[in-house]
Amino acid sequence: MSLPASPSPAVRTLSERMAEELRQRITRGEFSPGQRLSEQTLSDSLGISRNTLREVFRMLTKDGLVKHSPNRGVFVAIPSIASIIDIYRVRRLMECQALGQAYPRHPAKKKMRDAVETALRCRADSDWLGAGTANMAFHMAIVELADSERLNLLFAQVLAELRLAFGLLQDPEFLHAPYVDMNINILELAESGEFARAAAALNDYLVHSERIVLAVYARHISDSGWGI
Amino acid sequence: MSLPASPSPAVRTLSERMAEELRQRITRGEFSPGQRLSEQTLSDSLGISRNTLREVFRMLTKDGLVKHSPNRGVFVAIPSIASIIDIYRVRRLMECQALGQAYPRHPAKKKMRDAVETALRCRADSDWLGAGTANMAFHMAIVELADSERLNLLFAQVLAELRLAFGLLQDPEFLHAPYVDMNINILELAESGEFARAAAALNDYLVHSERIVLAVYARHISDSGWGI
DNA sequence: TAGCTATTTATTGTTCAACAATTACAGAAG
DNA sequence: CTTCTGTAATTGTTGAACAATAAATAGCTA
Repeated sequence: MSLPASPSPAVRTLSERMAEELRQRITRGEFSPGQRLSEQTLSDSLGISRNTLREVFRMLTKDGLVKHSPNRGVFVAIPSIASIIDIYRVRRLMECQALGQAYPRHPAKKKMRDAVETALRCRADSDWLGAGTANMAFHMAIVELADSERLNLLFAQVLAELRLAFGLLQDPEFLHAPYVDMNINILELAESGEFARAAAALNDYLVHSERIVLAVYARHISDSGWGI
Repeated sequence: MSLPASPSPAVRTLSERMAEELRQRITRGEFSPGQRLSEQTLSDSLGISRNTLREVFRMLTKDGLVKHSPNRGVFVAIPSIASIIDIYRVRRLMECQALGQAYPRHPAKKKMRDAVETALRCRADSDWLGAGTANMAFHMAIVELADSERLNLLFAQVLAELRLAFGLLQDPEFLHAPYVDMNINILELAESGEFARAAAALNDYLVHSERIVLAVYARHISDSGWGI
């Protein structure tokens, strides 16, 4: 659904830029989950007005990165166990389906390859943050195989939420290192046209990853603060 | 005294209520697609301030019901051929997968049954608008089989967009009548536990429906106004 | 007339200040 | 310790203002 015809992302309004700014800072973990984002404080700190900030809040709320509680304010979302399970359910559904029904010469494959190479480089440098980012890019590329703009958008949202959860977890090496090789395996299967087996491998990946994340998560939150 | 109800859907802010109001009016077709929604005019007409309306716009933009063009305003989305194709792609992926992997005694099945019964009643009364609504409910229920809050949300968005497209199409009988029976068939297969066959039938349904919608659509827009 | 440029006009983007409504907080009373 | 109550702080919402941008108009030139 588009207007006359101009996909003009060239011009960007202040609120949109600020939304992007906050989006990044939240997924980077610069705010602790559950933390209240005061309109007064944040607008001052960002150098924008309260009204503009409220517009930003409405966008981020739809992204699932913050939660709006009427008359109480907006809070950085707390990824719960339930939401992680939910997210992985969505991932299995979207990713496996997209990969399983892909057609051989799809351009997104190049993105998958690039992401894997980046991940390898990051691993060699022990740059686990970069490895995590590359991993995200890899799975985003998988979804792009389905050739659906909306699906891409929806999946990007889900990934941003998951990233928020990852931000809470220490030990990024333990969290990302094992998956570089699994991604390589998936990629090779896909490149040789065995999409069904690739999808199966991807499913294994997701089941495995979910289990690890939940385990680390359960331990982590039982230790520090905000229960559940 | 009762505990503070968990996520308060009880209290709703003015902007949220107005967003819901506009959402309905748009999907009802009270605004023509591509129409500009003037801040001045609309805020006066709704009896709210411009700032509040702008917050509403930001929410609706994320829903895909309106499109925001910086410095030019927000416009009611124009469902293009491409977007319809895209939407059906998402539907096939989500719905078929959800139905295919459902477990037998899922509560959402009751919703499916209710929706079918409502559709039958509407068809008997030649209430094709109601039949369309019931049809949407049926497919929403299918997605709920996957037990994912996020998936439900995402799918609801997509359905709202599709509804916007339907609003443009005349002849709702032609558009909805044939599908009541197909839904019955899908439901029966699901109730007898043959999820794989049900999913296949659902896929046929979607392919068929997409074809019809696109055909009607292509003819309709080539006639009246706003090309593409 | 057609086409281009400059100017005017309308609309959106953003800010500010204010007030109402609601919630959170702290202290007093039981 | 609990409950109530009043106060302070925060959000919800408004109106007006001005800057920035796009649309519409008028004027000029060929």
